[in-house]
Amino acid sequence: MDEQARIMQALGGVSLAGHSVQGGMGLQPPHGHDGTDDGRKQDIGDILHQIMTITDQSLDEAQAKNRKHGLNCHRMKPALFSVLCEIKEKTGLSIRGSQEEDPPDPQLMRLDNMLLAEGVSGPEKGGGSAAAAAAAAASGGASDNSIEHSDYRSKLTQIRQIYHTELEKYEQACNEFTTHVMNLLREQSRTRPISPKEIERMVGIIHRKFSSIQMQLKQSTCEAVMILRSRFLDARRKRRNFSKQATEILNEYFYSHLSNPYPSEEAKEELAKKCSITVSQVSNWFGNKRIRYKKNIGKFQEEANLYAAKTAVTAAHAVAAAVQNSQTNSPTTPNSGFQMKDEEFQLDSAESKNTLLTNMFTGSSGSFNLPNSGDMFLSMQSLNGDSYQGAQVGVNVQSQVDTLRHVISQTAGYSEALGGNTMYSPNGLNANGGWHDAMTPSSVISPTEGPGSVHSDTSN
DNA sequence: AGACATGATTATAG
DNA sequence: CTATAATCATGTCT
Repeated sequence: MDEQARIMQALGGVSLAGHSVQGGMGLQPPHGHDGTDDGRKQDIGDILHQIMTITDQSLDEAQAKNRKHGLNCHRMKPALFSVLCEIKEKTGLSIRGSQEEDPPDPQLMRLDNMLLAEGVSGPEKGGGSAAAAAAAAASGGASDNSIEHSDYRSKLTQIRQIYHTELEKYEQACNEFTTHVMNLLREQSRTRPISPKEIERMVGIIHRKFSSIQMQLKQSTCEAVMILRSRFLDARRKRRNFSKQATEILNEYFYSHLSNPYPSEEAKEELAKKCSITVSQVSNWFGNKRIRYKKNIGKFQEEANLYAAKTAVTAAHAVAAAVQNSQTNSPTTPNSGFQMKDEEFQLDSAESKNTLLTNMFTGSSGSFNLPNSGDMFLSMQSLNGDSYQGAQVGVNVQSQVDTLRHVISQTAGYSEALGGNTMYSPNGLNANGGWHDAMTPSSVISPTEGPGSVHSDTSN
């Protein structure tokens, strides 16, 4: 009982000094209490009173210092302190159950990662342009300096600025508060037992509180970025058609490499430069073109012819010369690779009656279903020019062999789509599929390929 | 307004 | 990674 009383008293004192007022006698004016007072009790009462007045007053007051000093020098102080220590030891459950290192919150990690990825929390990138570029690259590499782009950039910068200022503010506040609390605790440790561990723990609690606030900040920043990003993506989706010139260049390349329309990286770069679009746009374009061409070859016939002619005109002489050379030199032309391809196409086209060429073929019937393209090719050449001119190739083509070759390949390619059999038979597929499979450097290559050529890929 | 053209994105496969 | 195929969303033409 006696002990209990002492504890109560002690606790009351501590509470008053440190935090809230509690305990039975704490609030009572010491002097209102008389009766059974012995000297000790009065002393304690005095101390308590002093403590109370301290808590009631601002600590800044110079007076407070004196009082504290007085308190510390009080003759009862060491005794009280040791009692407090003792009690603390006995009741030492306060520190229990504090899992100091809670594992990093996965959600927080995610937020951090995202902020980092978006260039919000990472190192400041000069002017934000790098960040924007990174964002653009990440999202597909649209490097066009469109309005949306700069808009995105500025908004992102804005977000980043806000984020950083807020973060700094929080950090500062956290530090200030932490030091304040630590000072307070240290100060109090003179009056009551406070282990460094407790201080540490307190700091930990403070940090946790602040980090939860930070998390909110991060979360809202993430949201802002997400919104911005989605808006940007939407904007990006607002496509613009390429310029006519660009389309022309791309088409030219496509049709002049019809048998293997897979521009190398270098070629893509070159095309991109020529068209003032990005490499990925070039890739997109070719991807779309290939699939759409393959899907409906008929639709592209005209276009194909047109470009074939065009290319042919430009490359005609050189090609003609080359072809002639090769012919004269060796009957087994070096072009066989290409021939093979075309021939495959021819097979499909056999049914097509749409083009003059096909007619020609059909006329000569069996001649082209042979594997031996070389022959076919030769015969075609001889047939060439005249009969061909007025043909469906609406363009006034004066081209020679070349054009013919182009047209052959083209016709071959899409004829089946037009023909009676709308779909391209497996055969056709194979032929086209040949695109990819047949990638043989045979290079295929279409007609123009040889000499004229854009096919700078390998060479370059 | 509707159909078609076209650049971009997504899902999937090798 | 690249390629294809399907699909989306917009641009453009009628």
